[in-house]
Amino acid sequence: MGVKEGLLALLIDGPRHGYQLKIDLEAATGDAIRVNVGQVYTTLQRLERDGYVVAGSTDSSGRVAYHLTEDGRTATKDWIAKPEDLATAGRDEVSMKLLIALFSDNIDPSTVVETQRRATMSQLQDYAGLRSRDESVDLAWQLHLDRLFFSAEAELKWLDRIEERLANQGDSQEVPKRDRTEEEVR
Amino acid sequence: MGVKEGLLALLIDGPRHGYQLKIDLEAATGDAIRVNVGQVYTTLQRLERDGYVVAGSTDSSGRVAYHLTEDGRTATKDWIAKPEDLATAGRDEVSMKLLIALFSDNIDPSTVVETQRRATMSQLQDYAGLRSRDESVDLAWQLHLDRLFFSAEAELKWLDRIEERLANQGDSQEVPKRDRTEEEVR
DNA sequence: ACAGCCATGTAACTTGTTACATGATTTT
DNA sequence: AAAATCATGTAACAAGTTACATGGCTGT
Repeated sequence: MGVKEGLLALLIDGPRHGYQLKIDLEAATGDAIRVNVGQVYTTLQRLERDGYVVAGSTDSSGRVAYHLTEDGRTATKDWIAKPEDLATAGRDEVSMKLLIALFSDNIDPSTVVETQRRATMSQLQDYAGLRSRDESVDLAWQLHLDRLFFSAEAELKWLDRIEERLANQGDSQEVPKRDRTEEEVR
Repeated sequence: MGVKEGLLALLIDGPRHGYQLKIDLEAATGDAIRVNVGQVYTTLQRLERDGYVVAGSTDSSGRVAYHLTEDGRTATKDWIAKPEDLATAGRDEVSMKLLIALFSDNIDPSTVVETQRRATMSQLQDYAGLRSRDESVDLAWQLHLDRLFFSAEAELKWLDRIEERLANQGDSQEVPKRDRTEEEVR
């Protein structure tokens, strides 16, 4: 996803070896992001090739600490300072599936909407349950849950909107719109 | 992204050649998804290799129509019928950046939140403007805008929540820090 | 002794993506 | 005639991912 950037960002706190980076990345994201260790090493090699990190010498226990170069430090700070563009987020599987369903003559969009709605509703309730239960749990995990919760909420709103637009197109009958709020699920 | 699935889904409506698939994919998504034509051809080759499509014979004007195999049709219907899991959506650049900022000793999360909030706010307003202006525009584009709008809204809610949580824990307790010794890093 | 974690790495593969080359047909 | 669009394809690389191989260290 952005393993490259993630590793660079972690290295701002100081040099670390590959395995530690994996541990830290998972700790930082409350286990929300799991990476295969192998990927960390290949990514580090690529970062070294590109001049963002350099490997220190191997220590007594065979560990190799990587640290940022000046280029790497600059690039990382730039990455952190630059806000992410949301527009790329519109390219997700759900949107694509729905939009193609609407375009197609052989796929029923309503069915897709309903299936997706049911799945997302169910996930939303799972997240809501976890959020209210695990109050004591670590911050990263809580925030990750919040993120998922709000995303699920937004997706449901969108699915509702699709049905509205479909209904307004299909016949002239007015459809009562529902406002799904946070309270409804809790 | 899901170009593979997108092409397969389009082919359910009947065989088409590569260039047409590119046109249709962009039409279906209201130009929200732009693909390099080259990618369509490589993807089609890979789909043929995997037995999901077969290339028909080249016609008089050099066009090659691809059509679904039985396997391809089955796989595509499965893809359409299967709801997408939201959990993978949590792996985005914004979340990663924020969570790492919170974990790090050298990145100020508040700054990241503020920067991102400003950018997302601005995008949200752009979307809102486009949504109210382009009433007559095609459905796919409207829905895409809706999607972006709701996503931006959700992201803002999340950023607010982060600040809340940061404020609530700011005075009471300090974040436990990893014990990284000099030798460990060499 | 042996199970399990620590730690590094390679091979092989997939998808996404761009740049480029080539030529036919259509529009201006 | 020139420009734009239609249409196909290749080369090359970036990034994600898994499976596998190897060996050291630690606790029971």
